[in-house]
Amino acid sequence: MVVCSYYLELRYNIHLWIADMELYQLRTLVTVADAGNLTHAAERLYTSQPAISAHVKALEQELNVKLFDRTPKGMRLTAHGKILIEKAHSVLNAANELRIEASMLSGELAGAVKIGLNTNAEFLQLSKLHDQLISKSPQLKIQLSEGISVELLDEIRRGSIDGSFYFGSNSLKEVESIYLTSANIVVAGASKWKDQLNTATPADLAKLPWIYPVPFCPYHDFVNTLFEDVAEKPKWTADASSESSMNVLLRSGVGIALIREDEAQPWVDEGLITLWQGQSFSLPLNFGYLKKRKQDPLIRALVQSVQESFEEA
Amino acid sequence: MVVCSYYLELRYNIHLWIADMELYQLRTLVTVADAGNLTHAAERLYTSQPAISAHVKALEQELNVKLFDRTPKGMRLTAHGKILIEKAHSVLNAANELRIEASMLSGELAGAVKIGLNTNAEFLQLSKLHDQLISKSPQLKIQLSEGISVELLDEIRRGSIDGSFYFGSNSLKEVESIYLTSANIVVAGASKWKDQLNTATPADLAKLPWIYPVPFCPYHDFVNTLFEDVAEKPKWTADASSESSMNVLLRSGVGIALIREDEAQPWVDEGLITLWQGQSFSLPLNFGYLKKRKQDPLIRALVQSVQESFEEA
DNA sequence: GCCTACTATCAGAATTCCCGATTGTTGATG
DNA sequence: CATCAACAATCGGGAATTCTGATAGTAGGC
Repeated sequence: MVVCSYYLELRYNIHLWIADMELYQLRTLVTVADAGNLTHAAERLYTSQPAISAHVKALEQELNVKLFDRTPKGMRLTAHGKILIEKAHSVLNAANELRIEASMLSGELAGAVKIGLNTNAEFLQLSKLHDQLISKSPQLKIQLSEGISVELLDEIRRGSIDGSFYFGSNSLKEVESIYLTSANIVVAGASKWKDQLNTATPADLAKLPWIYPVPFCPYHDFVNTLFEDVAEKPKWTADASSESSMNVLLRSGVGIALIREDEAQPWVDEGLITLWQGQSFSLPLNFGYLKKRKQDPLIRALVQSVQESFEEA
Repeated sequence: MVVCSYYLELRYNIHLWIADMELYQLRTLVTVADAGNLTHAAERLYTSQPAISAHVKALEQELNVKLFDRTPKGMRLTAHGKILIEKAHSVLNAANELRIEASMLSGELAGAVKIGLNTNAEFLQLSKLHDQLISKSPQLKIQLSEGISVELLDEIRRGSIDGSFYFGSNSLKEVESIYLTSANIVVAGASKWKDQLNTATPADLAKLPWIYPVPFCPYHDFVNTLFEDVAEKPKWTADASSESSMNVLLRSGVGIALIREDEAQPWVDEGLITLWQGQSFSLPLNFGYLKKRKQDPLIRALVQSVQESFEEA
């Protein structure tokens, strides 16, 4: 903020202060509007809640417009805020176009690419992807973030990651995808259930203790399909909050669960777990990115590298 | 700048740093491109040359594009720079639209208005203008900057002032104007030339010592008109770098000069100077503003206030 | 060959920005 | 009705960035 003081031939002093709006404040504005409250917006922007609060306050003061109604439930856009947030989006879009144009001109990509991972790095050929990207764009920094497919897709929509692997299908029209491969999903349990699993029908399976898949995980659909015709649905014995914890529970004999065949195989070989032979499912692995960024050189390079890393494999 | 460090299941560390482009850097970029060198750009932006230099450098590093060629004459846009500066303009225009939208919504104008003055405050009804603006928009801060008409018009074009008074005609197609009044310009000299001035023809006048008007001042045209048919052009005895210094020279008897009749009158009454009766000129006073900002509430309020302050008078 | 106009760089100063802790508010819950 | 949880605003101290003034380096004009 700059404060100046002028004295002309007049009888009064004239003060002026310029507190120019900045892009980081606009980024905060749209994030708060999307997140609905300061706390979540702060998390998304990797900063603190007071910082976010200050950004919004500064913008409101400078524009002389109340942008949000403060409620105990969070921040709700005012009518004026809704209008101005459209303009804020225009500004940020224009800024993005500048970045895109710059990366087209520079030829070599710089900055950072944020990639979402929905499962273990080996399956996603991450090492190959890394090599691909670095060989093409040595300046490029790679940021990885782990999560489950549905959340990662939402992060793409919000623009907080550039692209992401995900399992299953995609319901977001803003997100475009390429198909990479399919994973074979099988039913597995610790070795102690070997006999039961060998001869089991779906109805038998339902009587065994099941490990509940990650919420919103595409595995759910398979479970539903499996027990479609079974009257007595399976009992859930444990919750798994992530894929890896699910696998730990599986190996330690807590219950039966769905697992990717390639992940299961080493443990089968070691005799730790056993597979049900009745049925398996095909789960597509895709890579998604924001449709409107299709021409963005960063996205093009990313998608191409992902594709190549899977063609190699 | 944020620096993060991630460690996944991979064998390598991944570092990321985000240094987000900001509007102040784009404002600098555009100003440097227009000014042609860092020094002048720094003056326009009321900051120092090293600061400007750092902005440009940071942008170039982040975008990974060389924007300017550094020459001993200044900064010359590269081909890439020319492309990107268009995008930068888009961003700044979008940001301006946000501001305009906000001031339409807030009803009450806030922030600052920068007004250019080409002559003394009394003649421009500045006191009335101030009262007009403050009564309509108490929050509004007023900044004044003095200069000569041509430079002020250029400042309007560049957007460094919102509007300005100016004498004479305007050759900039980007600038729209309203006509306010006309000043009567007369030839005057110190009292010691009283006898000569009373009976002088233009040819006689040319023989007297003249005070050179401010460069690019519309007064020049009047001098040219006056001595159009005179073979022997007048001798310039002194340079006046501003209107007020010209008047000082005039009163102290250094030479003959053009002066606004309303300014001259008090001194005539005091017997300090005398006027030539041969011819006088009509010099229009206008108020200019950027054509594309015609709908901007700030501009509308400003132009309306200027108009009203002159209707009152 | 000197002078001028220009940009880049540096270390220190000034400013801004951010963080953690705290308070106050509201709505939900037992 | 009291308690608790979720949220935003505020404050002081600390961290980070930005700005400044001085200086060095470079090329063109006289």
